[in-house]
Amino acid sequence: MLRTFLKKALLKMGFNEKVYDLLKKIPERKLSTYKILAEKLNTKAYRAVGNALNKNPNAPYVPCHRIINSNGFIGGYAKGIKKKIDLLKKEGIEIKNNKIDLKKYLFKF
DNA sequence: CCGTTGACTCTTT
DNA sequence: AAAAGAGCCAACG
Repeated sequence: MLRTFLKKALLKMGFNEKVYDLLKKIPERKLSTYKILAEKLNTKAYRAVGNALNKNPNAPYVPCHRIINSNGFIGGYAKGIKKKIDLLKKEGIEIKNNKIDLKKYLFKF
């Protein structure tokens, strides 16, 4: 189990790793978007970013709930969209009609 | 190995 | 303004 995880982590270390790394830099009360992450990775594969989070091998460790759509809507969450909203609210982020004020909370790397 | 799919976003009807 | 197309890339069958 642990072995499998380590093996994959050491062997892969590509696209996803970078995504998680960026994610970990986002402080509480802050947000970012799929777009920004992709651009940080020097790519336009916004989907691949979402895909990486969906698999989310580091679930509790990486704050993947702090990533939302570029239009300010929530997007999705592997464990349920409600859970995502709860977590965000808990961090002090206000959500109206499943939408977030990006300008207010956006974290700039 | 090729085709599909998806927590996406931008551009063009 | 709303819908469809295009681009991009990892994961899965």
